[in-house]
Amino acid sequence: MSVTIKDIAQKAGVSKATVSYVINNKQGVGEDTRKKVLKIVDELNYRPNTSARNLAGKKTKMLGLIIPDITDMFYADIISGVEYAANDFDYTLNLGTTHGEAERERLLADYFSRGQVDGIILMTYHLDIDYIKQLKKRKSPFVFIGNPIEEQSIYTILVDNYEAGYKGTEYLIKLGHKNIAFIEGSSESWDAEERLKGYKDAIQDYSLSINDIYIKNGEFIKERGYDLTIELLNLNNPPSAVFAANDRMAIGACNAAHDLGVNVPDELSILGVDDIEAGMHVVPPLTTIKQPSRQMGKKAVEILLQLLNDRAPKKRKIMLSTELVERKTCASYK
Amino acid sequence: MSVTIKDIAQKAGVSKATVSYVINNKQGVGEDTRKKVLKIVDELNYRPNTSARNLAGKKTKMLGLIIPDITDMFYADIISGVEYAANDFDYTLNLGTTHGEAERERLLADYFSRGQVDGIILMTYHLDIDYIKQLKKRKSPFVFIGNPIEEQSIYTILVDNYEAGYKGTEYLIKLGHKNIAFIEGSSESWDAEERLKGYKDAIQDYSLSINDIYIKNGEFIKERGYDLTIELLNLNNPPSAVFAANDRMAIGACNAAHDLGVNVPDELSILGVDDIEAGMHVVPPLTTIKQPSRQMGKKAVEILLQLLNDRAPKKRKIMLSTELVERKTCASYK
DNA sequence: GTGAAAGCGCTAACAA
DNA sequence: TTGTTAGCGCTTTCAC
Repeated sequence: MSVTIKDIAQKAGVSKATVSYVINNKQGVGEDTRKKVLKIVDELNYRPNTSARNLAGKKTKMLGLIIPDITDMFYADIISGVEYAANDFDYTLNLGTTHGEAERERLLADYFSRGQVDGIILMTYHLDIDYIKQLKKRKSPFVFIGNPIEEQSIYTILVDNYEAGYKGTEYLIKLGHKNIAFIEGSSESWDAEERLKGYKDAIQDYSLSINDIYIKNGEFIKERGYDLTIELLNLNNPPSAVFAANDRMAIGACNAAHDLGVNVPDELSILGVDDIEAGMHVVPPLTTIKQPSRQMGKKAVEILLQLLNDRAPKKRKIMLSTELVERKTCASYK
Repeated sequence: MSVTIKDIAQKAGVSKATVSYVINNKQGVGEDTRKKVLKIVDELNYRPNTSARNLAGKKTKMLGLIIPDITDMFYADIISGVEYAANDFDYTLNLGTTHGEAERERLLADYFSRGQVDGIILMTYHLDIDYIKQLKKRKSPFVFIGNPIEEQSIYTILVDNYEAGYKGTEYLIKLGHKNIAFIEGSSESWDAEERLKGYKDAIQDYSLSINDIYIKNGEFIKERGYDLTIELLNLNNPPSAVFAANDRMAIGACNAAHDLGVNVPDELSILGVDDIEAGMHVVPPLTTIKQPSRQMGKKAVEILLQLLNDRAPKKRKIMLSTELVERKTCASYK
């Protein structure tokens, strides 16, 4: 049996309450008593039991995080952001991965919301609005990341994907490109749709014309990026720039150009989105639009803690900006 | 206030104990009672409070994981392995990252070992033997990953880095190479040292001679891999193969060869270790030796659970093998 | 400034 | 088969 608060109290000749006050840094304890208690605590190497603390104090100092996959750098960065921020406020992380399975999303949400953690951050894709409304009735506050949920009362951290699409296209336009192809992700994904919208709006705002032949769906897959770029390059009037909605497809595009003997960036500019590590190692290194992943995690924690302290911000949909990372795959149109 | 076991008991007209038996699937409860209780549980949407459960049951159904950095794929894979395995046994993960800081390693180990979790998996580099011995006295069992600790009684999961070094070198030798350079990691790291030993032994076992000029220290950094390969290639008698102790250095080596106009793999074979994602995207894709990262995580969980059930295996140092992933950067010597 | 005591919600002997 | 009861270790009112 390990050392408990009772042992400390006895040995120090004080009550459990007093020990509790001391170890929780509450004021109103005499300096002498405090020192004495602290000394015994140290001697006996006492550590308060977390469960007992949680039960009595009705809090766990843990945040639950529901996320699809740790192994994907994008998510890993988010986790990292969450972890750092949580640590700053003395919270620890309880992690659950879903692998995109609806069942696991619910299981974990249920689990966390039974008081397992003080607050929950969710990156889920299958929880429906009814379930979410029901979640609201339980006591743990929660924040979504990347869920463009309509429901007014729900907090959610979003990336400004529209801006990303717009910004990237604008960058290419300013480089002098007129025929800019866009390889979108999956048309079912909100992110992908927004990026496409941004692309289209930029094209129009700069008085270029949208050419449907230049818009392809690559489903976020590298091989599709490759194949589609081959198609694009074999057009009678091939584009001088390809904007791919993620880095993997962009890398596929680079490979395609390489295999066709098309020089990147002199003959073809390529722009990706995400900033995965591989983009730095590829030759030439990939110019891309970086998602604010760590910041998303951080922001989610901040909101959650505000919620826990009844200081919830009024604004419930938080949009974060992306950032252009210039490397070597984009050049001026000649 | 949320629904408690008491509410269920009252509404169902049974005792708390009975409810407890039902929700914990213990046998010895009448079928009718069980059904009645389950019905009420469902109606009231009751979820047992985890803290109370932990406190009374003296277990948390959580495993603590102390790891340097989620953002590094190698660790991410380990976490993933741990997570999967833990899930299989209905355990959840409490994650703490250290960023290699000694202080955080202790903080987290202290935290977890106060009964916060049932068992701990540690990837630490600074906890000394005295501290670890002290840890043993607390109640939570623990397992190390990747810590070649001497102390006999400690469980630790190790990668057979010696074998990795040997196997890679042997592979190159069998391809006909005689002048094989080795870019080692940091000489302070056990992993790196073992790989180097494996390299040397293979060279000797195949009656080739060790040439110190071919052995360089690249500190696991890509740029160093690049620079050293340039040096190597400028030798009067350049090697026909470079074995780098990690993929980042190997990619650096590829870039160096490329910049010097040396064709990979025809004029220079390059072999890495790790199997990071970037290796697949690089042109030509990198041949490498894959660490069994997910398996390490899995194994650690298995041992921990055995420890929790007093079925600890006698063997305390578990060695896992690496695997050669053949891609396109190695070819026969011509 | 300090202590007594009442829980927090649950599990697990032990009784019935 | 079910209920009674005594904790688990801590926090927190409320008195002193």
